[in-house]
Amino acid sequence: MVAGETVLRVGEAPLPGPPARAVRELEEERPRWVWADTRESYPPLIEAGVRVARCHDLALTEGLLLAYEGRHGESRSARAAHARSRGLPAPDEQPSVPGTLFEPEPLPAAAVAEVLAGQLRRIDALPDPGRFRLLVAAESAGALIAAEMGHDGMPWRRDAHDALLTELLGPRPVHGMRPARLQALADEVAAAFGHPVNPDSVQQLVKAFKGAGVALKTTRSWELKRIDHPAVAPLLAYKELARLFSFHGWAWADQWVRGGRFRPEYVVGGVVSGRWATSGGGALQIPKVMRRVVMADDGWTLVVADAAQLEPRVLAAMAGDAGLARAAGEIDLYAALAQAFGGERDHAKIAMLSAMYGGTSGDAAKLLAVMRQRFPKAYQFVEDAAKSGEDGRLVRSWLGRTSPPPSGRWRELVSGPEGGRAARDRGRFTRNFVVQATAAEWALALMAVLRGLLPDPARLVFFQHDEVIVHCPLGQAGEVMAAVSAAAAEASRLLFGATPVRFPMETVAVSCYADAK
DNA sequence: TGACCAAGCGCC
DNA sequence: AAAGGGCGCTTGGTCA
Repeated sequence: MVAGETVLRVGEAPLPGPPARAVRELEEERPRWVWADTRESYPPLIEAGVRVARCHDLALTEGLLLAYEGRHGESRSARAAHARSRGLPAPDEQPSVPGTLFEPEPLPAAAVAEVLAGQLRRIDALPDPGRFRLLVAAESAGALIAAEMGHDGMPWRRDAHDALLTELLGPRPVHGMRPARLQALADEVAAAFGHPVNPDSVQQLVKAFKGAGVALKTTRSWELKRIDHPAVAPLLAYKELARLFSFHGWAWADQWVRGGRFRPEYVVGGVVSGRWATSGGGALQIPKVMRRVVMADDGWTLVVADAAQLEPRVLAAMAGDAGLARAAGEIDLYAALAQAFGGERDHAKIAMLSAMYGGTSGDAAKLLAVMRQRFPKAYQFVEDAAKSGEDGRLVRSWLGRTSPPPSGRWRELVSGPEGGRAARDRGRFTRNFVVQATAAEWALALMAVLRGLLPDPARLVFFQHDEVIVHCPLGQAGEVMAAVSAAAAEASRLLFGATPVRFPMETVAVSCYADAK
């Protein structure tokens, strides 16, 4: 990894100063660029028409290393200090870590080289440096992809979006007003109670239902559905549409859609498990009904690819459970498991999900007993992760991403009268962490490989945990679909080497995202 | 007035 | 579809 490193003098010149021409020339040697923060250094290059193949993101790597060393909070506080120094909002007010990466002034090349050397030394000292290097490479590739997707954007038809909103809500209202359909539903709710009630106010709703002789603890929709009262039906319809209006309505589009593209801000490693988050635009929570406004450009297509049953396959590969791995060699893993569960595919699915998530309800206990007997290594793998969490220890993903340590508050709680509850909660978290974090690593590796295989001008335009969308000319659809398949195979090889577990992708080329499912 | 929390629900 | 873990985002409501 050290060979062929190229250290860029980060941020030496004021923006738009990164020497795009120099980067373009050096890129022919395919170096691994080293910089403090991809989010600062890469967008100006993209803007200048330059894309790089590989990088080492010092900030992301530092976060991974600190977490591994049990200093999870310090990367957050260091990031906060860094953010403040740039005049950005700081996520928390932890005391900052002096020295190292996040100086308010740009790092000179010598400092970049020094920080890099220190990180590489720390990685070399790990029990499995090869895996951690893969994690660092994948995380850094993710940073490149996130910046590029933020620039390229996902096709988003504003005319179709407006038509959909108008169909569901009525025409766009003037600022501060409810759309006609929402107002009509609010009026129906009020009429059902016989007096005005703000359907957005939990307090008012609980009070109104109480006045009507209905005792409610919450106004969650599943609880409302069990109630027989004329206000329920319009209220449920109101809640659903109000959410569309305020979360993904016209104002949202004004802010996030420009030039026919939706450009969210992805946050690589924004979730402790390594999943991505967004810091705006809500890209990871777009309602399914909105998928019909995501349409390929004329003459282009959307290749939508989804990893099928990713998490149980990851568990099978990690645990080295021969029986589960054999089932995970099939396209429908749960169907392959059904035989072990009395021929019931659904029972197999509940057993697997309960094992990975710590479920206890319904038939879970009985089905888990079957799993323990038939797939002992897979069962033990997640049980061990749960036990580690309950004991306050750290757990790690396959490549070494590490869970945060328990808080001081948790340690107090766990030795108190309600300690069992706190311990079990953390056990569920760590049980899920090892699977979810490794699934996130696999997905990251898939994207990194896929990015390198895509023919120009095909572009990755969307990523959501285990699903990617590529926007490409119609004539490239076949090549892109083959690239997805090859990338999945390569991601599996990179993480797990020779394994009987398969990681099939469900891939389709469509002109509209809504047609993908 | 702004900061902050809780509720609720969208996605995986 | 359920079950669970993980998030982001908006609103109403409280408090300084």
